[in-house]
Amino acid sequence: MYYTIDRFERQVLDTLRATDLIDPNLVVVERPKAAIPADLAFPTFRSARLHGTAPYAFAQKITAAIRVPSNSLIGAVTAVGPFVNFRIAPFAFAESVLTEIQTLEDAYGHDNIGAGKTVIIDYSSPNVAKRMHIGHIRSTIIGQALANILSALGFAVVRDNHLGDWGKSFGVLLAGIAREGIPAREGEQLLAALEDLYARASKTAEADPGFDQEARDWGRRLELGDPSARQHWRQMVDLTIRVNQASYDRLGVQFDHTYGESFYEPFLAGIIETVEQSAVAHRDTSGALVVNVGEHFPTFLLQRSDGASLYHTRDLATIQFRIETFRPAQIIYVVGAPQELYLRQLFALADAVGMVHGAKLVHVPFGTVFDASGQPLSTRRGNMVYLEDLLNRAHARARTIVDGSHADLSEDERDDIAEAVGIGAVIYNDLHQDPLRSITLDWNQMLAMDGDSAPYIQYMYARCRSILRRVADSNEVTAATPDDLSLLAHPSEIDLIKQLSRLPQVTREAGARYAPNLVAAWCYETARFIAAFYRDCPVLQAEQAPLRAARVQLVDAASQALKNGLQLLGISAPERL
RNA sequence: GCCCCCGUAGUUCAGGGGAUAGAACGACGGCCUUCUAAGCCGUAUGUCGCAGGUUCGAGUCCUGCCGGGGGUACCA
Repeated sequence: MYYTIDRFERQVLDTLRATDLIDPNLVVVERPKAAIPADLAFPTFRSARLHGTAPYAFAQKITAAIRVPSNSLIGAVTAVGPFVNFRIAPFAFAESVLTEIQTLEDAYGHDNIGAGKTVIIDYSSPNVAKRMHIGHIRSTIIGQALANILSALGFAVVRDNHLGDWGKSFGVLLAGIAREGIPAREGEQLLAALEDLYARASKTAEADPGFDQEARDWGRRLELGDPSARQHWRQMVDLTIRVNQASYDRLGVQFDHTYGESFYEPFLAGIIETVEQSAVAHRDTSGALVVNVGEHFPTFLLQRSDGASLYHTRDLATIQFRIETFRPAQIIYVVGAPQELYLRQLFALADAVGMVHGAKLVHVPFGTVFDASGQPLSTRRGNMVYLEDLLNRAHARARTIVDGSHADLSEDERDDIAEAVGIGAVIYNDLHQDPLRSITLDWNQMLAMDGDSAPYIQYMYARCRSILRRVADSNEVTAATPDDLSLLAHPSEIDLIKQLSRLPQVTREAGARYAPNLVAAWCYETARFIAAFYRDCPVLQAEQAPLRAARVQLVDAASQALKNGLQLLGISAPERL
């Protein structure tokens, strides 16, 4: 896609080149900070030196040589010290941007740079018979946002929930269920009860050799594919997926596949054989398969001395399956930062055995959450945060505010708003900063409903929609003509239009850097520009009809672009709040 | 020991070589007879961890150190 903002940049570069004063390799522009009154700037330092002129004088010389074509998006060109500053031509720019948004609607900001390429995203990945906790929440929210962004960029996105549904602890769980039955609970409470059941069974197995043997039998029967063991296990998996689905629905999270670790069980023998025959692996004296992918990495095991598979074995099988099945350009793992070394080892091994076929393997890490006293969260410490509880708290907090401000709305309407706002706050909290940072748990911050938060952004959207509803009701405002749009000359109007024009670039960069926080920052800045416009420029009360029409179109465009930005994050945009 | 992250306002954070380092929260003071006060306006707060280096230019890149977190083969 080639947006207005791209055209402006291209035109600036072209006019610079056309002066014939600058080495082509040195023709680059940058976006100055907000305090600088320029939209793009050319720093002359390097080219001035090559030219044998002082930067200050060179900037003047270039500026004098620049010829701006007519009907260009470029407005003023001025030399400021060693910089050549370019400003947009407000009228031409406004008309182009607003038309673009009006035409593209929900697709504004989208692109086709990913066309023909497949990306697999591995995220969420909860464990069977356990609640989703804070780590899964982060993976789920960040992964979903990346999926939205890459999909908007034209990539074919495969969303895979790599369920933790295999491992040696299942024997204990199944033995416990055989003895106690499945707890009579619903939703997340059921998973909590299963966690307790597992803990009890674990303890019993330690004290009671008979029960310990039962657990081992269940585990072996499961491994061997015993129909009864498989059926009980299947029941646990389905039940977990069903419970989690309720939270996924609230978060708007969707997957294309939920293969889970167990799916790769049949491939493990082949994987081990492949690696064993490669140059990077050998058997040690105990029979374990040892891998050494280079001196920068510690060695690790692909198969235990007792023949059992490990994390790396299953993940290598996963890579092979994904590459053979989907031929992806990239596989993205949204996994916590503590697993950084594991994944680097895994990627290096996949490469060493020739499995990768040019796919880019990416780890998108996120930091750990600590409580106020600096302790990691854990069930045992009792400081763990679970997904359903988090969403319920957020909803409740939003509901209190809605009840206070919207006595006029029905119970259902207030509940819908509280849900949209509460969920939005939770999602935004996980996306608005660099995911890599460790986080200190702070409920007030996690559920923030003012300032740099989703509710602030949603509020600005709702204000725009409110204006547009009144316009629709009144029937007085006609569509703006290009001449009308040239009336958008107030600094708050021009600033807002420039901000709207940047969404396509922001989306591309967010995709390239796996950084949803860039989109979040754009949404927040846009909301602030809307607030300034709202303060300075009356829409319905504008004195002249043409100005009224132009401002209505701006409000329409701003709300559309903002909604698109929020959509990339997975945050809904309610019509009122 | 080795490897990876982090260190910017009282707090949580933006800032991916360029011009005067920005927000939010918290604090203090103002603004609802005017398109939604989850809002708006104003005030105060910075040795960008320390020391070198590269560069015309460093919060940003490199090296070393200090502080915090994480990882370091038969768990995932």
